[in-house]
Amino acid sequence: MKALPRARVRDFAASLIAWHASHGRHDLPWQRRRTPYRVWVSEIMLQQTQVATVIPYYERFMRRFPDVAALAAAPLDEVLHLWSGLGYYARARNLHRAAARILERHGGRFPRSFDEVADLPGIGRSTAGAILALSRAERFPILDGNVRRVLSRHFGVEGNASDRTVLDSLWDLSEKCTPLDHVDIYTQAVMDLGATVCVRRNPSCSTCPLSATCVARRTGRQHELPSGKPVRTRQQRQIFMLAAVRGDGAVLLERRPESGIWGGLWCLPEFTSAAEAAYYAQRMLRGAAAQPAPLEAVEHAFTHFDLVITPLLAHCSGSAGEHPDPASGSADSPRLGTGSDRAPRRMLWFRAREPAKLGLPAPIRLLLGRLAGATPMQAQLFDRLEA
DNA sequence: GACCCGTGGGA
DNA sequence: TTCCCAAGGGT
Repeated sequence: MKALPRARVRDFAASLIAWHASHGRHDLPWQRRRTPYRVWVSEIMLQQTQVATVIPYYERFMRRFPDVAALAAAPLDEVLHLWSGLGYYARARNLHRAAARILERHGGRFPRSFDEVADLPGIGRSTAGAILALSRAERFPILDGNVRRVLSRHFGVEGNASDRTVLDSLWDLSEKCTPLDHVDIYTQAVMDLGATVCVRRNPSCSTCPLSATCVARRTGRQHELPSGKPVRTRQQRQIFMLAAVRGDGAVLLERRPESGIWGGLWCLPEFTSAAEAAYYAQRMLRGAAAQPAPLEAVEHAFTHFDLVITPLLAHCSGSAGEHPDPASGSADSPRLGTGSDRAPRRMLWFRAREPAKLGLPAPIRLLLGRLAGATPMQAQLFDRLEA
């Protein structure tokens, strides 16, 4: 890559900082009291997630876990409970783990050095840079989706960031463009520009403070940069879930393994066929019908595949406090879940009227709402994350 | 280095 | 409707 004229790099940051004063975002919840902890939590929630989606989750999370110590002391189930619906649940598990480590190894104080920050689980180069830049105005570059798009266009970087050499170029550009002074403002400014002006589709070049020096603008290639990722075909998966409902309305849930999809969250028992679900219901539950009744399917779209869940309703007569244990079955008892982990899983009876604080995948929350026969009002109550 | 990991919104 | 992808990181 050609060397960047120093003056041009200075102008880049100066223009953004000046623009930010009147056109940047100043009222986001994590911009009040920019402690490393508050910025950290916001950066993790914002990974691959839009600002508007994050805000209510962030407010709830901060009310419940105002500092590192509160987060570290909480049960993982409650952290996942407040994360339910945000997706990418490894972020929540890593956040919880990192909080515990900050208490153990750093005396409860958020670490100061870049290497210590980047060593925490769930924090990579970009997030570590963002935390230190935004909360302490230390000069570290970031490279999130906004910065990738702004830099790709402004400096005419061809190709996609999934390409290693392209990614290296963008990091190099980000490092060079990051100014010595006012790094906190600059970092917020470049993200704001990407989020509000240099957006993916139909960027607002006429209002952009960098349009005079933008390669994409000059060559009319705003819509071609950054280059798109190669498309991959989406697969569909069909699974069955047993909706075992007790006389008092409680529904049987099982905890998923830590790894894989929905790690650590609670689901209805999952099977690859209706026959396996029926076999399990007969064997493990008292008073279950021989043929559980199929309910309306729930379709759920992941990034990489579509999932079709067919719930199978089985009323049973299990009494309160009864916990069926799949591990106590014979060797040919049905295998639950999708992982190879055959260790016994914790199970519980979930009562929608007094919901336990635990993580529920979005489609399972929907399903449980249907099972509870929720009226719109009840559905609203059910949707609230607070018990 | 390729692949995995959620969800909701916008066009 | 369908497709893309958003303040990325872990394995």
